[in-house]
Amino acid sequence: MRDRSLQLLDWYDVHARSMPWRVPPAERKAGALPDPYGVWLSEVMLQQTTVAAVRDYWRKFMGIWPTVADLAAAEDADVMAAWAGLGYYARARNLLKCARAVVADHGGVFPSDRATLLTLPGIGPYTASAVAAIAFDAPETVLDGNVERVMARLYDVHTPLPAAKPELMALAEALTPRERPGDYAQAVMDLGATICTPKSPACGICPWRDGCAGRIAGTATGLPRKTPKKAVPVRRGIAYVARRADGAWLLETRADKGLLGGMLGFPGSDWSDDPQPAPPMLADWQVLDATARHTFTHFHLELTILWAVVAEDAVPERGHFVGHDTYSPASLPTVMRKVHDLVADSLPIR
DNA sequence: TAACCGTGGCC
DNA sequence: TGGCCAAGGTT
Repeated sequence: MRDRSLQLLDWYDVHARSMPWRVPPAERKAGALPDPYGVWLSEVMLQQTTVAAVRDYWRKFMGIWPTVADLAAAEDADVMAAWAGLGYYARARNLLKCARAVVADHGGVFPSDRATLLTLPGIGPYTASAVAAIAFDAPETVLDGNVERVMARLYDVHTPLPAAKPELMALAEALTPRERPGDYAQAVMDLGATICTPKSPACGICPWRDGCAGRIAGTATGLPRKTPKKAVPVRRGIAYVARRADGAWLLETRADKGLLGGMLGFPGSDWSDDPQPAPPMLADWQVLDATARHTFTHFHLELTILWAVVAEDAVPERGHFVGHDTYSPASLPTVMRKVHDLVADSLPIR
């Protein structure tokens, strides 16, 4: 078993992917470790999110808030705006909570042990192990989607996810070496991301091909098995886009919890089978001849757009006007940016 | 425990 | 083109 993990480390020494938050294996072997703050930030951003999508966001955040103390001192709205487009916005809210907890409860120094990391907001079983292993070289085992797939194939596990998680975790733990656990964690995930991929695994060039039970049995490509998901329903809603005569846009900060929590958006109705109109102010609302469509994790949304131009002294019942000079569609979640894009060209105001 | 929670790329 | 998928956490 030990030999098998060392084989993977040899492979990683040659094939490690380069990432801005990562310290290459040659430097880690010489004793260098990455900044725990940067590792934690990358791991939170990478939750259910591709490396390609994270790269630029990570650089942006590290540029604006280079230390955990800087992030802890940031304005909530600035962090939410910077996170806009990356999705799963509870991560951004928990990111701030976590940064402030590290400053308030841990002297601004990231804890190095898994158990303490687990007590922090937004850090669950995977992220706690990942930060401990990658930032501190602690002998922890990471179990993410990559590792689940690699283990299911390596040991030909047919139990469907998520029921198979404890079994896959036990297999992954048994394989974790005492030497270079941080590199090993990154190596298994790199293997899953580049060789042992979901659809067409490149078994021919896999460092673990010889002992892979799934490859030998011919079952690898179909693993891991997963319990079927249920179909996603369609919900509908109404979005109201009000422009003031001076060009200002009517926006609303959404409630802190739930879908798009804490994000900026256009006021609107509920999203349901039968949405009830809920205009944010009295105005001559016009129906836009275009529907905004967007798919969330668990439902499709079709948004009818109503727009209006209102006087400069108009006072909304909900939301607040944002001046044309400070308004930035990039700071909106994607569904709201779609609404913006559809309506922007049609309005009689620039 | 299972539902909730985004987005963009891929085939 | 639409379902699948990605370095999951919270409730």
